[in-house]
Amino acid sequence: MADVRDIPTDRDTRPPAVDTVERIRDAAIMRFGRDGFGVGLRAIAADAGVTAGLVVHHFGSKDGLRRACDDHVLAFIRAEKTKAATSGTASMLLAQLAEIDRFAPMLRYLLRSLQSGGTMAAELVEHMMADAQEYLAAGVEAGVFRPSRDPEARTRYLAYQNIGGMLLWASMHLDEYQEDFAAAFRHYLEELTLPALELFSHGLFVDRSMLDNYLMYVPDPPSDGDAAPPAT
Amino acid sequence: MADVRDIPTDRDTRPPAVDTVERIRDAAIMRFGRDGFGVGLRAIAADAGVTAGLVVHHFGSKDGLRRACDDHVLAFIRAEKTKAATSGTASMLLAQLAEIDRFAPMLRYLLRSLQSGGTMAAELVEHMMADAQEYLAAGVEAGVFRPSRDPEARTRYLAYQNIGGMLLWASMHLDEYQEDFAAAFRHYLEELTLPALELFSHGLFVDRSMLDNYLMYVPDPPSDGDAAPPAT
DNA sequence: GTCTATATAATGATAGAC
DNA sequence: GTCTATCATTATATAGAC
Repeated sequence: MADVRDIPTDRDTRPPAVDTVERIRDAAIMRFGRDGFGVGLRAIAADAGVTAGLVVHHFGSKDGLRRACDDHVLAFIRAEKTKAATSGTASMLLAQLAEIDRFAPMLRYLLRSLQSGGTMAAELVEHMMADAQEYLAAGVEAGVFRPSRDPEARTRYLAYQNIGGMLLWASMHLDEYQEDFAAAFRHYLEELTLPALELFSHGLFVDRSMLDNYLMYVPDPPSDGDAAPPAT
Repeated sequence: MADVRDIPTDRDTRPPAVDTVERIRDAAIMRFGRDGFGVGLRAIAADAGVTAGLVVHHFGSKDGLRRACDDHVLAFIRAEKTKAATSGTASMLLAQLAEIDRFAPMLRYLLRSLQSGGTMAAELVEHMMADAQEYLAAGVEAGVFRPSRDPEARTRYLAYQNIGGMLLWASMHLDEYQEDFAAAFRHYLEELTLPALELFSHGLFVDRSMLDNYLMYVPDPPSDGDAAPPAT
């Protein structure tokens, strides 16, 4: 007898009885994100309602499946980022996406992938870095961000700290929020917004003696003056 | 015939033909750190010059072995930290330790463990957090750090960003420096010291309108005024 | 304490029927 | 396209000889 999933009907407004390949891929994204990349093909196959053999048949190997997941999530993130006109922090975009329950599996997968540091992670971070560079440069131009002696280094620093901090927080606290991904992100942002704004507004040091001291011991930095006026 | 390793001699100034249990544990720390926790018991056993069965015999299970490694590395880090009178950033301590080649395996293991987010990771981060809290409070008292409206939140923010940033950097770049762990850390610190000092000295924003705007929308913060004088 | 041999389970992947 | 059946490998863990 034919499986009911294979019969598209007019009432089916959901992703119209998605193709089996996509169903497997989505199941893999969910499993990988929830249980890590050590999970077996059989578990993924069962979630998708198929057998392990079929997974290999379609994706060649477990690694092929993983690549397919990477590609899909990466494409998704990029698409969503272009949609979100409000250029902001990477964390802000992710928090925004986390509000949509349907996206949670992909965000879980994304975090898991960043943790594992594969090819996708590198590509994604590099991509975020380029965006941040542009974002910061525009802010400097507009007079809201201070100039830096080494803008590229600053971008890298901020990006690594920002993404890494979120990642570490997630890897330690995400289990507490079993399914409510959005709540986790909200909590994360609520907790850290004040100190972030303080640091970004005042810095941490009372004076700039540490910086001046450092500048005396390093050769001439790439470019840019330090003509920014002191904060009021 | 007796294994030469079992015969301690006067010429043996190395860790004196270490006990088998310790040898297995050290091999595990190295393997886990280099290849991740998915590595098999056989590989570890081979490195230690024993069989897989003996590993289980001594540690009960793979998880028991992992716990033993956790305990040993954690104890090591704590001991070294108390030795290092110069209280500084967590990254600074690690960079300092990385200069000693003998410690590289344990640092690799540490990073791997933080990535995986187990119990040890949580305990270690919490520990670092408490230190940072003390460090920051002392700095505020001494007048070198600005006060914060929410010192605990600031500590958590800085700790997560700091550790997480280093972790992300490591997970993406560490492969490039195959064996030279110290060089990797040096490079990391060299690259990020300037932007860090800039941020800590000036902040990122030209003015504090973002902060003020935020403060208008949140209820009254925990404590502490904002009486810090402007930089310069 | 240490080894050999083995039990048992799960893995990724293949072959071939339908 | 999909499944069943199976292979070869590897995993952790156990049992018992020495």
